[in-house]
Amino acid sequence: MTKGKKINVSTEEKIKDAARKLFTRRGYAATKTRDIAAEAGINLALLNYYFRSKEALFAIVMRENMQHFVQGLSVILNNKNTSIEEKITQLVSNYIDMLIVNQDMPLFVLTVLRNHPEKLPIESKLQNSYFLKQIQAAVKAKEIEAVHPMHLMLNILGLTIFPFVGKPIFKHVSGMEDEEFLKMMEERKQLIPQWIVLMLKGKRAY
Amino acid sequence: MTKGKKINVSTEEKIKDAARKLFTRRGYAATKTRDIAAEAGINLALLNYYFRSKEALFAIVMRENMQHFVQGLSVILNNKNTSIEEKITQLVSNYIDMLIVNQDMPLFVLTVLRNHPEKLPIESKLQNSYFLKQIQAAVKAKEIEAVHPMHLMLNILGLTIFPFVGKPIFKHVSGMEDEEFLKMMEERKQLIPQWIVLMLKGKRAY
DNA sequence: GTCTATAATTCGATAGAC
DNA sequence: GTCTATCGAATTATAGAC
Repeated sequence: MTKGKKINVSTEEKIKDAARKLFTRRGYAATKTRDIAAEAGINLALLNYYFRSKEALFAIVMRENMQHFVQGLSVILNNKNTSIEEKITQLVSNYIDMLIVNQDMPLFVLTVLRNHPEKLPIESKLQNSYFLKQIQAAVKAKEIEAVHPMHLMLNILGLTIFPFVGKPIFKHVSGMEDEEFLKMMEERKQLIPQWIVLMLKGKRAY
Repeated sequence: MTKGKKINVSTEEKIKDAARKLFTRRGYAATKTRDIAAEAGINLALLNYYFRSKEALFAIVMRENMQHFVQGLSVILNNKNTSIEEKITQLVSNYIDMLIVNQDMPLFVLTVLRNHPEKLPIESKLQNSYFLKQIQAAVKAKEIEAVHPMHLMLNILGLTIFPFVGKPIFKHVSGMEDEEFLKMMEERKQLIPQWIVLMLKGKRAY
């Protein structure tokens, strides 16, 4: 059993892999069950034999993608043994690693959530997170600028996620190749936490 | 002729408005010509009478959205009479104003560009922009940190655009209402340029 | 210009043979 | 389990009356 190519993948798995790839890249309506079958190298009837319907198959792919999207978020933000800066570093690093592997995922997730925000599988709201308490305490102690925590989250996620959803634009206007893009994303694992800290220190930076 | 509601809009315009709204919100495949006709308050046959096909109508909407997306970019970035900071401030302010009015547009544009990057109507690449020359000069003069200009563009656009594509998430995890969201976006017109300047000043901030 | 009716095609799903 | 063949609904587009 070699590590590389999967050998002897079950038909069910082949269909799910094909569905994940196409649904994630093109969305629900633009993906035809015939395309999924062709991509999986099987017949259309078999898709319904295993998954009953297009909708059921989509639900599986969606749940997986949503899970990926929020995975770790809650754990990292509620860890009582890490500082604000450590949380930010972990968050950014984890996300970038995951986004490199699942480049089409964020646009899929954002598109689904636009019309169905309730699909976001988030239990503990940001409101109750330990991270928020740490921020509020640091503001009170005047260690950081008083910024709306939502600005902070928007900044962390924006700096981290946007390059992946905007990648086609940047390849187009910069002529960048995939290799260089990856190198930049690796750099951002270090840079984004530094930038965020600068923002938090705020005016004292001058 | 009052300023507010359009009175006596031509049928052609009514169809185009309906198409813009639905295509931008749901994408090409998920939008049915019947829905557009219903939204426009006309019959399905009329849609084809005016626009020949769904694809032709979509092409018009897409071109408009793309135009909005890049509008001003080139003009602002190549203005020889404004500083780096002024360019950033203008860029952010213009974009946020536009995004507030066209909240569904960025996700539409990003989705289209993922599969068709060549649809981006950009003439002068970032490579040749006066903005880039200003950055390079400032780096040489040690006025700012040596950062890859692409990081800078990713940061400006990420901080500006991401809140709008991630809005459903943030409404969901924060319980925020539209009014407060708008207030925060107005704040960001001022905050983002400040943050970007802090990033550019870099380590000297400590 | 606008409508009703319908043709032509695509698509999701199932029946039934092997 | 897997396939071929096909049904039925949905969807784009057009013909033709007014």
